[in-house]
Amino acid sequence: MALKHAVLAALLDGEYSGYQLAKAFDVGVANFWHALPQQLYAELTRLEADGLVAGRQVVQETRPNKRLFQVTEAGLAELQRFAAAASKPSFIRDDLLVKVQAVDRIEAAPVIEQLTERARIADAKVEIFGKLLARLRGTATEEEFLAHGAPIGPYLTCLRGLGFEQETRDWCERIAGVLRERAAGSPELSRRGPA
Amino acid sequence: MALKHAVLAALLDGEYSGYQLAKAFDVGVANFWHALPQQLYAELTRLEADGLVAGRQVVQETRPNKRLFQVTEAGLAELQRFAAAASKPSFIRDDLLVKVQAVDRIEAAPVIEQLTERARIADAKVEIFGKLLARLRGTATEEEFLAHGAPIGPYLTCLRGLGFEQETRDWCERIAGVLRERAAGSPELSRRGPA
DNA sequence: CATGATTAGTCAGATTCTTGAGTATGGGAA
DNA sequence: TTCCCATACTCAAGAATCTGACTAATCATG
Repeated sequence: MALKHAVLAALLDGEYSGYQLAKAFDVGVANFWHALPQQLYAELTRLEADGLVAGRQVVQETRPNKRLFQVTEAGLAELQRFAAAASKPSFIRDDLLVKVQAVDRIEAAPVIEQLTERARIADAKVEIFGKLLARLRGTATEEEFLAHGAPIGPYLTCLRGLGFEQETRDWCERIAGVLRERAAGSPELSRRGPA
Repeated sequence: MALKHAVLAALLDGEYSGYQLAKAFDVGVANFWHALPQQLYAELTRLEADGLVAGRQVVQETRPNKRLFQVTEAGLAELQRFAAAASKPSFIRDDLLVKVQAVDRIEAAPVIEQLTERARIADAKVEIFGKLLARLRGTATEEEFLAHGAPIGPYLTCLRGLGFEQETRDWCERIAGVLRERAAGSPELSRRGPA
């Protein structure tokens, strides 16, 4: 049950509604976890029932009302416990890698296309993370911010996101290039592969 | 349902038993997917029922009998279909990142310890992937192998695994260093964080 | 002034993944 | 010779995640 702790960690940043969390956990800026809105609303309900977060109703004129949540003392204690316990190892689990693994025996063209597209997406995330990092550290240099800035947690996870997306982009571009070259060199590769 | 295709892709490499697959998908060398033995046995049963893989019983004297599986024509066609369809984006989902995200508000010491441990694990995987890559390309240089070697799929996914683990190792080491420095500079950080 | 996007959520159902236990045999170490 | 580890696999139950549909209001676009 780690989404629970991911939500708690995200809420340390300030008060958020389920909707706001959902956007952070969905689109690019989910730098340390990913979840769908339905999961988040359910999780927030559970967390509130357990007293780990406290929600308050905010009445809005022009928009539907919303509930803002913040972490309680009990929630912080729970996070503390979680952080002290051992972490599970993390694994890559990626459709695109499965396709690349099989590329000797299937048509390469759609795989190349998807690698190119994925590189584009990763590059867009690199930009987003770059800007987010700049915003987080304000006028300080990275060195200064890492030494003394606060909060540092979101900055550090964002650095990880940046590194991950850069790696993804570079690998996708390189592999797309390799597969294109090979297809050009021996077009029959794309159907049955070599002996 | 992508484990299905991950298993098909893994079986393109040759005939494997559930047990052998389980080891590949469990420990370090699962360079493109991860799954537990129970999942794999269940998946193989389903795949066989659907005619996407064919199993044959191998009677062994000194060990329990086993069933070796290979991909059928229908299985290859299914992989082909899968590869031509759009890929879902891949996301980071990592306990350790959640802890780092929260590091301003919780004790840093156990997080630093886990970062160090994770760096060690990642470094071990870097070594494993390095050796595996060398074995896969044999006497060829990387450039030669990428241009003409076969099978190329497993090599490419292994390259991704290598890059991922290197990134993981470097980030963990860097962040552990940063957090250690900060804890040394202002020890009270470890309890409540700065204003 | 219709159409679609955005905000703010909820509900049900299916699939996938994880946890934990259990079966059975043979080989090697203490 | 007892105990643990490796091989090879099975079953059940639960937790987590994903898919898809739905409500309902306001705002911007054409």
